[in-house]
Amino acid sequence: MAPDQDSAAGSLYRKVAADLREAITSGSFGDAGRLPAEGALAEQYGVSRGTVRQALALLRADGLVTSRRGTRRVVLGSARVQSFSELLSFTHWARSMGEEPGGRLESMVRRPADAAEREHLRLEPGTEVYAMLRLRTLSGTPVMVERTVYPPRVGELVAQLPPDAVSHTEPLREHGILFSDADHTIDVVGANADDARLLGCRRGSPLLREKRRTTDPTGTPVEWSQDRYLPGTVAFSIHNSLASSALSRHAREND
Amino acid sequence: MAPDQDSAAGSLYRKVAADLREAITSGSFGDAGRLPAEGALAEQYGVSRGTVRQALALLRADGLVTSRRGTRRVVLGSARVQSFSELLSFTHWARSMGEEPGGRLESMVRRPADAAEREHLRLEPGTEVYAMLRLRTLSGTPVMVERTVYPPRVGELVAQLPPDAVSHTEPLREHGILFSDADHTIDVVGANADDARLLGCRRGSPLLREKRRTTDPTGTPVEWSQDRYLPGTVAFSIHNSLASSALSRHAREND
DNA sequence: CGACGGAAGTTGGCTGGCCAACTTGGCCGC
DNA sequence: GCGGCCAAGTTGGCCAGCCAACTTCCGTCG
Repeated sequence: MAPDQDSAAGSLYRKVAADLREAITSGSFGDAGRLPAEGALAEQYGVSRGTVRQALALLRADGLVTSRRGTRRVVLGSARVQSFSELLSFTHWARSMGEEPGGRLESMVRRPADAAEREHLRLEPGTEVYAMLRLRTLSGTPVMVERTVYPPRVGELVAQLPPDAVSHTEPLREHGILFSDADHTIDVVGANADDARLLGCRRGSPLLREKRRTTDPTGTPVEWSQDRYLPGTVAFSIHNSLASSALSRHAREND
Repeated sequence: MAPDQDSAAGSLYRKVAADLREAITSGSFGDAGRLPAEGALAEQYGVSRGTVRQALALLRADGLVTSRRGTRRVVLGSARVQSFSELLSFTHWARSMGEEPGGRLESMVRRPADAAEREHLRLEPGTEVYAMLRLRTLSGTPVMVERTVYPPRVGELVAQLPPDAVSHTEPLREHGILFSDADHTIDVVGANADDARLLGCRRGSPLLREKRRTTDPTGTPVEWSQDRYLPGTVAFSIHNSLASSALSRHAREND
């Protein structure tokens, strides 16, 4: 597989960003070293300074470099996984770690949406949804219980997939369902009877919960999911900075 | 207090962004409505299209609007708290929710840094650090145990603060210690004896843990902290998109 | 020897312009 | 009536240039 599928695709500034990312990760500028000036990079890559700045904005958002007026940029950390697709797709994430992802479909039913689901998926009263319950494994060991609710248009496609399909997002993409934006909420919850049975833990034992709503490029919700992870298997990591940030901490709301 | 302290400060594109954010939140464009074209906004605000694009990039990163070539931007959600300072400062966050933040200093000691601390704070072997243990409350009720390790330069200042000081980040800012970038890792951990005693829960009961390393604009670490929250008091929420993102999920590493 | 000041270097911000890629809607032909 | 084609509208991307704000460093002066 091409490793640059996402990173160096298409635009010039992405190519420059991918190249700089590589250079930083391989330590070309030292650990806390300074990057060349924007002008120098522009000349080096044969692009305008604006393009270099677009590339550097990507690296800054990923927390690879600092940026402040008056000084060269400084290398902050190195190597961050490409995040969006890995956050959306358990399969993609697992493979990027060299693990073998698996999934066992527990149930898939079509039923009327409740109030909360209508709210999250922005559906009219009376609309039906497809509710899925799935156990996800990493190289054979159970790590997560996934409860996903799909609107009709998406659910119909998912329901037709073979029950042992590992990835759902990949086939969906081929049917024109695009995942573009997602909101995630992370907290702790106790295992209920189903969780305990599937994950092999005790009822009430703590699980890391991720609630997620995904929309397509037009803003239409395509997925509303609740994933519950066994502690010790995963953690979530975020970088934020004064310049840009995509994270917020907030009081718990009602489910 | 000026509510636009961060949002509309200084640059033109931030003012435009703040204005658009306000318009979106107040529903001027409808719930899933479409924004005016970039050109129209540029004319309306009397700025160039590039400046409008900078403003819209902020909104896109916050998940307020989509953006895709060929169509007008679409309103996604509305109203997201300003995230960076609220994520760094418990005090700031609490106040933005209308709660009264409190803190009780349990201990503050100066001691040699262990290997992990030297790694996180990028210190030379033999350097001493200031280790703090603090119970944080929201309107009187305990919600979080904070364990923070400071490098000497910062710790000396913190140690001089009165023990009942609610906010530490604000006085630090006045002494020239600037918080600029932070890496966060979120997972679940069981309460140890200290946690249980301070938070009033049982030993081993699940806590939401946030590990955080903060650096100043030069990339020098200024803080390494482990916060443990009682479940049900907080959750972390993140937005990410294909266009830009600051989040990644990864396998748990050793502490 | 230390403090102050200024010059050079660097990033932030903004403008104006151009073309390409893509979406949408309407028109036209079948 | 239906489907396909085309044009207008819109965002993505790139360039060249200019000035302001800020940092750093060095030389000078006390």
